[in-house]
Parts: sequence; structure tokens; C-alpha cells
Amino acid sequence: MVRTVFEKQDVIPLVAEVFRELGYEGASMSAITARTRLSKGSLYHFFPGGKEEMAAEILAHVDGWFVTEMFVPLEQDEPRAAIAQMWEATDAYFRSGRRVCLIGAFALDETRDRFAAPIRLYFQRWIKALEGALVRGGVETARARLLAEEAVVGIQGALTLARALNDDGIFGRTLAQLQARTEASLSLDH
Amino acid sequence: MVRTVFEKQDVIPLVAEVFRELGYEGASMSAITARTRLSKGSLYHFFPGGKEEMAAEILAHVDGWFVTEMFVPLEQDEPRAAIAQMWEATDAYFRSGRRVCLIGAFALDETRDRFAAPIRLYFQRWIKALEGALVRGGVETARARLLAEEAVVGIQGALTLARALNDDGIFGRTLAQLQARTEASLSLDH
DNA sequence: GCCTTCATAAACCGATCGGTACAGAATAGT
DNA sequence: ACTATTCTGTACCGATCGGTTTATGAAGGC
Repeated sequence: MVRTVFEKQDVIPLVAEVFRELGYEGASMSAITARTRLSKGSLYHFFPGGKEEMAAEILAHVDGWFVTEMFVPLEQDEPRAAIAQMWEATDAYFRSGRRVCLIGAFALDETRDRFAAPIRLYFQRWIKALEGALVRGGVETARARLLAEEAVVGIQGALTLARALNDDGIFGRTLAQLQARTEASLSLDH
Repeated sequence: MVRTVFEKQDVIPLVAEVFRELGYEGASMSAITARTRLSKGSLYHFFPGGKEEMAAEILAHVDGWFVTEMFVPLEQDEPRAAIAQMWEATDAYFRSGRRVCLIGAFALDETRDRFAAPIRLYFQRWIKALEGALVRGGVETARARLLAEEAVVGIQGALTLARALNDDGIFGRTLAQLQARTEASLSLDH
């Protein structure tokens, strides 16, 4: 009998991918067991609280990734470098639009009510971190706010349309345009 | 006994609102009956094909609304007026961001695979119609394409963030910015 | 007034839902 | 090697899922 022993840190990304593809309601336990090859016994061992705990831990895991890879650099590092890294990390993380934003997907249906706080904090911090980096890069505050909001809005919209249109190009085009616009503001106000 | 007699045209918007709020998987039959006050008998009378037929007809209904209210005007009417009407209709339809785009929500999870064609056609036609209006308004083709794509991307992203942040302002700010940018292009190239 | 058609309600179906119980296999500590 | 703990597979639970059936209520045509 094949028996693979997992640890929780290995399990979270596997389950996360199922939630990402199917949404909270669509990710039934049977779908999760089928796609992760993990038995119910394993899943309820790692997540005694069931689906809700799985989703909460996954949200925290995704949030943690963004915090270390993007938000902290934006908040602390040299702004131009951090912003450039943000665009790269965004493109890599979302696989050029072929991967959906789990937190954005959760925000749309009534799953949002369950996880309203972490969802809101994630997007607030992203916008605030980018806005702060732009300000530190010399952009005027009001414009930085708008630019940051526009960037996160554009990323989310491009993810939706990339899937809706089944178009691999739209995400890259959107990122390029947003990046060009932020860099124009950075050089203008400097 | 209270007995309200409905016709199919009255039923579709009611059911649509449930799908919009809960998503395809989240909209269970019991949720639909509870929120619409329609019995299962009525629902299966109007939609013998069950949930799948409901969703398909709802998509067609939403698509039809956009076709008559926005796409046809964009394709045929005087471009500046049609584009102005598009921004107004968008803000009104999505209730300043408090209402979610049902087709966009369907695009995110694996519901997309079931309704891939109508979802793709809806967004394609929106972008193409706006692009065409911009071109007829004097905007250069390549720029019109980018602007149209950017507008639809921005609308979808703003809808996601409006819900995620529970912020009533972001949708309006995004629309205003997109509108200003298209109008700037229209006056430039004229 | 009668009959047909449309619309509704309620009981019911097998399948699947999320979740539990528990026994056994793998691992780590000693 | 023995034991305690961690991890896994399976059988099972009540509840709910989407869907069906049936019986009857109301409305329109004649």
C-alpha cells in the first residue's frame, strides 16, 4: 500500500489549489480528497475545524506569502526596487493570469461574509503598502492613493477577464500598462 | 393559502439575484426557494432543466440587457453619446459597486467550464463594442483596443474590490477615472 | 358552467454533503 | 525493541443536495 506522510505545511498549498479552482462552496470534501489524494482522515487530522478552518488557514497562508514577498518590501525597501519586484512577483504568482486570486474569488460570493476581515485587510494592506512606496518615491499623496488603488483594481480585473476570455495576453498587457503608468509618475514627481 | 402567480419573465430576475449573491454552487435549491419565495414546483415548472437551465437563462437574460442597453448603442449610435450612456448604465446596473457582476463571478470558479462560451462572448462583445465606438469617435485603432480592454478590466476589478473592501467609493472613483481617460483620448484624436 | 391549461405545493427519491469514529500503519523518542 | 504519538484509510452518520412525482388550485376560453 502506498502511504505518503504529509505535514501540515505540505497540505495547505494542495488544498489551497482546490479552493482556488472551485471556490469555497464548490470545493466539496470529496473534490478535495480526489484532487489532493488525501483521505478525509488526514484532512480532519490537520484541520479539526473542517472546511471553515481549511479556508481560514489557506487565506492566512496566502496573505503571509504576500506580506513577506510584497507588502513588507513595499513598506520598507527602496521604493522603486520594491515596486519593480511587486510587478514581477504578481506576474509570477498569478502565472500570467492563468491562476485566479483566491482572496478575490472569496470576496465575490457570500463566502465573503465568513472571512470579511482577512479579505478586507489583505487588499487594504496591498493598496496602502503600494501607496506608501509611491509616496516615498516622490509621488504626491493624492495621486499615489489613486495609482495604488488603480493598480490593485487592474490586477483583479485582469485576472477575471483572463479567465473569462481564456486569453493569456490580457493579464500581461494590463500589468505592463499599470507598471508604465506608475513609473511615469515616479519619474515625473522626482 | 397565499398563492402568487408568476410568469417566467418575472421569475428570472428573482432567481438571478440569488445566483448573483451566492454563486452557482452556493445557490442551492433550498436557498433559491427561501429567497425567492417560489416553491420547487414553480421553479421546475419554469426551468425543467434544473439549476443548469436556470443559470443558462439568467446568463442570457443579463447578456440581453447589456446588448440592448449598451452594446447596440455602442455599435450603432453616435459614439460619444453611447459611451457616456455606457458609464451611466454601468454605474446604475452595478448599483455603484454594491452589486456583483454575475458573469464575472461565474468566470472565476469552475462554473466557467459549463458556461465558457456565453461568458467569453459577453466580455468580448463589450470590449469590441467599446473599441468600435472609440474608433468611430476618432481614436486610433491600437489605442482604442487598449482603452476598451482597460475599461472593462477596471470595471470588473472595481467590483471585486468594492465588495472585498466593503467600500462604496472605489467603484465610483474607478469609473470616473476610466471615463476621464477615454474622453481625453476622444478629444485628443479628434 | 365546464374543461383545459398553467402554476403551485408538498411528499418523496437516491446521491452527495460536511463531519465523526476508530482501527491500523508509519514515525520518533528512548 | 518498545512505546507514544502522529498520520492515514474506511466505514458510517444525519442532513441536505438537486431532482421527480403527484395532486390540486386558480385562470381563461367557450
